[in-house]
Amino acid sequence: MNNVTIKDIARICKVGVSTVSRAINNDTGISEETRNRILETVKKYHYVPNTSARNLGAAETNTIAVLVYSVTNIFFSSMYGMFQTELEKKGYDYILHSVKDTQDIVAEGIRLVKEKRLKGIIFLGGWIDPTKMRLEDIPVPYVFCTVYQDIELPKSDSASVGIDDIEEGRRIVEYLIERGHTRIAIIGGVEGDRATGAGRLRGYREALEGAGIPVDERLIRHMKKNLEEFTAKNGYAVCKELLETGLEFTALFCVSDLTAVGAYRAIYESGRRIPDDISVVGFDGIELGDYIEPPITTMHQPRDQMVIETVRVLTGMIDGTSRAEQVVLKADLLERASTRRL
Amino acid sequence: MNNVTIKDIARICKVGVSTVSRAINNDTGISEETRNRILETVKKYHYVPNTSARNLGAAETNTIAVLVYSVTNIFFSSMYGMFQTELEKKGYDYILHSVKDTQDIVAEGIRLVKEKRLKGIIFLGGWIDPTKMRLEDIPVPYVFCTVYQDIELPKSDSASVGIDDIEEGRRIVEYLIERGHTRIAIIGGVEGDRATGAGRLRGYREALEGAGIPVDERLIRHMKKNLEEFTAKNGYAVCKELLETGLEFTALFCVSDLTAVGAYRAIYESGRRIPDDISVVGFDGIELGDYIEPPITTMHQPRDQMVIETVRVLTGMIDGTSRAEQVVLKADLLERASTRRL
DNA sequence: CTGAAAGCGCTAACAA
DNA sequence: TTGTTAGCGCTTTCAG
Repeated sequence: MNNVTIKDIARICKVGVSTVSRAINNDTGISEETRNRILETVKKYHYVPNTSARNLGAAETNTIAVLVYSVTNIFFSSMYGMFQTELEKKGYDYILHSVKDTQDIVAEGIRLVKEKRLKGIIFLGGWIDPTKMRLEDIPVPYVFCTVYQDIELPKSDSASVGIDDIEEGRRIVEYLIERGHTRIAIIGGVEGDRATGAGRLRGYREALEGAGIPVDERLIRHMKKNLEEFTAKNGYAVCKELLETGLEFTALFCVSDLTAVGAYRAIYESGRRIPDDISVVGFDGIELGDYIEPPITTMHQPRDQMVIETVRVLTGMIDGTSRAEQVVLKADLLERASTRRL
Repeated sequence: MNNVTIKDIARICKVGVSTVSRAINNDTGISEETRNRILETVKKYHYVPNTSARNLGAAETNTIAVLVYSVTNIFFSSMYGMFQTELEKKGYDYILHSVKDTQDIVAEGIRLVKEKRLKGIIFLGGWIDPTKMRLEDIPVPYVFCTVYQDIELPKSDSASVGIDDIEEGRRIVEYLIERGHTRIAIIGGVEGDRATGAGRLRGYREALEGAGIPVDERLIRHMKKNLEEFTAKNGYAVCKELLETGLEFTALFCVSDLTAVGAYRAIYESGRRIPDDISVVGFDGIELGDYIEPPITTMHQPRDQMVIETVRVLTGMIDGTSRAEQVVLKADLLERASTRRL
């Protein structure tokens, strides 16, 4: 394959390379006629500009990267397509880059910026410790999307889009309380976690305290560290343990829907029924939740809107038309069949 | 951020740029001492080589792209992490690129090769028509992973890794037949589909014919074209229609597990029970299948091994140590609780 | 073992 | 409206 370059096109059209460059970049200052002639030749010879050269030549690229902690997580992966669509709609190149749990996602972002000359970064998922991570060293605009920022820490003024995990966690537990439940168990994130799961757990505590119900620490369970977080497998293992303790409870709050799917199984295996014996609520609102038996009552995160907002905020910052915003979206309580009134 | 470049490092270390280049690339022909000195400076100044420049300077890059049709599909997304791990293990850069249904995935691949100077391509999912798509124009080694090649068409000699959809589809239907089922319905891919779903459907026909059971065309249903393929939503809609026809059947074969999840719901809503009234089998073997109620009997595709084989074949071709292979892996029949003996 | 210098393909002044 | 040319940061001969 002898790659066609801009020079070849220039030679063929008998023009200078810069003219070709103008033509393919939709630049001004070029006659319609020349442009069309060049564009035709481009098509005819299947010419595709080389991105590397472009990035090198230009002072900056047009690339935005989405850095995600767990590529595999169904909640995030359902957002990739939308990010691509939204970003391309605004004329940006898009890179999806996954970061391992062991890596510092911010450091990785900084590295990528240098490596690929990114114009902006979207951090998807995970947890940020603004005191440890060198946020101020990120040399381009960035937005945290569904990233939990520890409320115990000084709040960074970084741009972010997401829901209020505490608030929404509280709401769904209040929903259970309103239906007469007082013995409510929870499967939260891994122990010591200060991320998303922690926020929802905090909401759980607040709801109970607000209703004057004593918090029974034994009903607070954490996902296993040796299993992937937020998976059905993890939810199953934790719920099984919980059931085996023999502790009484009438409702269970799983901080993610997939976790709840695992909990369902453990509950069934123990011979109990949902919602007759135990009411279960989830969190996230993944499509699947409507199909399991029984369909699960959950807090639905407005994923589409999150993507749109994230892209809007980021591109605004890149264009300089807006400053870092903190967008907090509302989640929707989806009432389905996994809970009952006591 | 004043980006540190190779020149800066060279100047600081009082060496030539090529020496720095050798140091960071682990090239031979450089003293240990100089290398260490340079590497330290690199670390100290947070120097990160610019990929674009690297790609331009070098005759070729070290990048392999994974092109996937439906980024969102849970079956594929569960493989991303593994691809990244395997590819990085062998020293390759990794790009995940999603292709819209409307795009010609092969054409997109060719474009990417020119644009990013790829060293190889992995096509993940979808369907290839070797007569229409310009496979021979792909200028780098490539492997089809879980890509179905229409058996009605002249077989391309492209490298591929996957299971035999016909064979495995046949096996799981034979499993049902062995258990006394003769009225077996199927939810296949969309109508006119010649991809994965078509292969499994073919296996279904073969199994019935092999057992001398007449094929009742009314029991063959196709996923809706207006809904995303292989989703619970689609499976639900199709199964619901099927049940409403009033046709008798004792078993149902869903060509993907997620589809089966939707079918479960439709079956429950109709007041029937699984497997008492209807036995259900799925396909793919996603983790979730073990957690739904009842756990689904399914054909498990060896995803991990597929990834490993795909990377092995591709890198072999790139190194020139091996030629295009067609690797056909066996699926595992996972017997669970969604079927019963008649 | 090391350095100088010529590109890689493109963009973006600067001239014409 | 166009062409010329100097880089962008790196790799890679080719000499030393």
